[in-house]
Amino acid sequence: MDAPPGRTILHVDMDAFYVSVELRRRPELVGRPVVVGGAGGRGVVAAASYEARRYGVHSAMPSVRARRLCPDAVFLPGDHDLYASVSADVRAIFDRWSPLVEPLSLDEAFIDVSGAGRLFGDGVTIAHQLRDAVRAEVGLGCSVGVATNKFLAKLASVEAKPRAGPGGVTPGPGVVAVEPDGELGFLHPLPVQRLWGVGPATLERLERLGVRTVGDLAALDEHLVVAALGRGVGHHLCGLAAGRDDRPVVPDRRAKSIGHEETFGTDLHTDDELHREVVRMADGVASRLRSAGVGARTLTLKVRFAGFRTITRSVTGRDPVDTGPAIVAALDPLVAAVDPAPGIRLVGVSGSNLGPPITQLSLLDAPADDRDAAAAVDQIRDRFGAGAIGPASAVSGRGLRVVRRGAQQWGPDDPGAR
DNA sequence: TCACCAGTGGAGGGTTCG
DNA sequence: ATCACGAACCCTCCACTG
Repeated sequence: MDAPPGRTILHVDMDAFYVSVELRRRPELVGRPVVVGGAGGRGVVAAASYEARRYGVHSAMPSVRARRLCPDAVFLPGDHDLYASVSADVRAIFDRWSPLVEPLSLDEAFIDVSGAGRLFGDGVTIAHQLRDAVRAEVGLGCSVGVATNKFLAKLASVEAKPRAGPGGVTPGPGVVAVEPDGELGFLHPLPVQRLWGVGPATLERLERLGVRTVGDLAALDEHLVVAALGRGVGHHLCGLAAGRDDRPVVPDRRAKSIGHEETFGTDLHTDDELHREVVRMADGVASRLRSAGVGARTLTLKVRFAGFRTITRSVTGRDPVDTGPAIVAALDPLVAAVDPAPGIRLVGVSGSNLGPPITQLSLLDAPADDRDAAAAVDQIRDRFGAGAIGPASAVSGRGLRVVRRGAQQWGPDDPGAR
């Protein structure tokens, strides 16, 4: 059998993306430790500049700790809309080299350039062109990994990144390629946690098998790994350890679920409070479903109790729904079965099993009034912002101010996260 | 009618990643 | 012993269908 013709995959990772976007409009902060997110008391760090990383600050760190590690850092609130729009600009640049662009998040993407060689040169050449274009046109730095598959390309881009140590910030090479004949030499010395899908739980199980490096894993019999980790994960990981990864680059991935969840500053204890929060989140989810032009057949209620025990309860209906009242109606029996007495610290609502929303048939489940009202709500939000209108039960006591927190990004009490 | 099998889809819990 | 939120995926169990 002939080996399949090799692919050329790029993984592009923007350098300290959120922070770098902020520095574009706050150039006076360049060179200083800057942290985005965690401006409130209980938030977490969304991004840290390399100067801040020198002090050990990193993303997902509670902002309290970040402040202790680096008291001089400038903390900025996040501006998700701005990052999304810059991300779209960057994406438009990628599109020039290949139609096969798969964004992983706002600041990362895979690009399959296997078919672009004729036009633009080999992977490393394209990687440099692309980096230069992003730098010149958007004013941001990025690091690029080049390899024959997604997984190796992603590992390579990490090697391409700038490094922040106690001594200072050293620029990275910017582009790192893993050559086909050097794949295992690159891969096998790495700690096994670097494999995609190895988190704390899986690491624990692998360590019990005596596995510490990717090479250790590659030396094991796949049956043994499958017995320890399950069929899907075991097979997947053994493939990766051998440098195999056939996953295609898929442009235009469609969301499979849309949801909101929120941890409260103080726990809920009554049915009333619980119901009110469910209504509020159902409304937010419905709004997003409509703007995505889909409805959800499956609705899931998530509740985390004070003791951290978390439950999910779901129902699947016949037709996809996309209005707040329809979601609340579906969830109602599930909500009624939850006892809030022990204290509830988090409530979440999400919709999955997405499909085209029912519009004509909706007369059965959602009165036409519902849909008219929902459309009006969408228009008001378009014009005046997400907080301009919400369900009456989410209105807080005096002053009729709508408390709509479903849109926050980086934790409770984070005023910057809108 | 029974036993078995494969496939599908729902439900609930868990893990991982960014 | 926790640290938020949003999403994808996985595993297991179970019911139904043919």
